Amino acid sequence: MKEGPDISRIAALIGDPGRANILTALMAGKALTASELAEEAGVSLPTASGHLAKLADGGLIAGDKQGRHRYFRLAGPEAAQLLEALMGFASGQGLLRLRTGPKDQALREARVCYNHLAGRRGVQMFDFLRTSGFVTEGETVALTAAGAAFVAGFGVDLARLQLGRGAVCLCCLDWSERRSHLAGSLGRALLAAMESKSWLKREPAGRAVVFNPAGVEGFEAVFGV
Amino acid sequence: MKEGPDISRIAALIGDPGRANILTALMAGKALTASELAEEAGVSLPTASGHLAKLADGGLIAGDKQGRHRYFRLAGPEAAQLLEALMGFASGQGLLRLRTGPKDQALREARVCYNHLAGRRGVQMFDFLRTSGFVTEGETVALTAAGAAFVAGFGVDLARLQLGRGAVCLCCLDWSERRSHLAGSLGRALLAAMESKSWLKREPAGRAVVFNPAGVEGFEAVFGV
DNA sequence: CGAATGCTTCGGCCAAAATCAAACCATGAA
DNA sequence: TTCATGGTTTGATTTTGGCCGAAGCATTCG
Repeated sequence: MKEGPDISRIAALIGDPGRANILTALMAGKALTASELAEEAGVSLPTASGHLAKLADGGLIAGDKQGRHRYFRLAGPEAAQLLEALMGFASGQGLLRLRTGPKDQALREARVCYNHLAGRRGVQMFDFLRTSGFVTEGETVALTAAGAAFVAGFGVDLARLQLGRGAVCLCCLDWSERRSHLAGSLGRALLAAMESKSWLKREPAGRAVVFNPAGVEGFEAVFGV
Repeated sequence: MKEGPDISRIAALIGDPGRANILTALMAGKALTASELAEEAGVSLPTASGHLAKLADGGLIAGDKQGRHRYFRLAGPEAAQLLEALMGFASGQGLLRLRTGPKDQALREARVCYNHLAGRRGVQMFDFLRTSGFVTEGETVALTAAGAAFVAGFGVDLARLQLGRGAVCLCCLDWSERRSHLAGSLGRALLAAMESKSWLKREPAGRAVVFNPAGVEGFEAVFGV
């Protein structure tokens, strides 16, 4: 009895609605201040502050103090992956939030997941990279030589990514599509490239991403079948 | 705000130590009675009964009534995968159970994960299947023709598996190795085949699996580099 | 230097939920 | 049938933990 890692602590951490809201908000990848997160979670500032301390203590989020603000973000890709896994299970159980509106549809189409592209578009892009032989197919994802050339042509400074601390390529299970999409610093860079091409814009609040007509055209031209 | 699936409910479900213990016990794949689970969770029978009802309601476990017993098991591979994901994160945070003894070592070496082989041995087997071209390398795992012949030679009745309801091949992220191993009905069948070859035996209580000398030899001969 | 803003800490309040004893069903055995 | 066993339900108790107001730091601005 009582074998393996103790899962109840982190699960309990995520199990509070307020904290879950905070985490979901942080999935957008942007760093948010304590006040913003309090608003997001629908809770008073002191309460949110307590939650944030607990989440940080549990290794789910991290906070950087800057001036008189404190910016919180997810602790890392592992935390994001765990949250997506939970969302996947919950959505499989039909435990969607009540009153799923058009916003939910937009999320399934394209959204940001810890700063990389997720949803139908994200999976489509990952599929394209795989079938084109731009990333390896195996257990560990990696760029091929052809893939390096491709992303360079797309406007990604690969050498810079490889200097960074985190992994360049990671798989992340998509909760709405139930397939993987590309995470890691390359995933972030590709999303950034699309933003600088003005293909899409992020919803000011939330994770949704909307492609404009030119963006759809460009995306299909590059990543379409 | 408040987008995506509501993760707090299932997380809260797993977040209670008693329920977490129950789930961890069920990861061994065996169906257990309510009394056994109460014992395992260190809680009285009525309490456990309440927990079990909640877990079943949340879609994490399922129970079959047989005579005057009621046997509980994990609801399915998705639930098992979610729990392994949580364990992976927890173990990364150093949130192992206090007092990790030799038992923990045994778990990392080989254990059962919802009835298929996990731990170092499980990952080794999966790696072998992949590098030998017996399963496809892509997003969705599947047996190749050569793979079908291989597992048939190992004593697996493949046609029978394909009749079953669940998927034949699934990836499952291993919390100790941080790599995938093979789940699905084929994973179960392979473990069963090894048991019938008397390569290993399950610890009577818990998830650990121990290979005997002949088992190690046979395993290395088949799945070794 | 105040004054204002952002956040954390402290205190007490309250509701949700875990817990178990005891009573209650249902099944199987004598 | 009567007894025994496994499980659930009920009810009362207790604990946990979220919650906010008020006060306390820290930083920045006027």
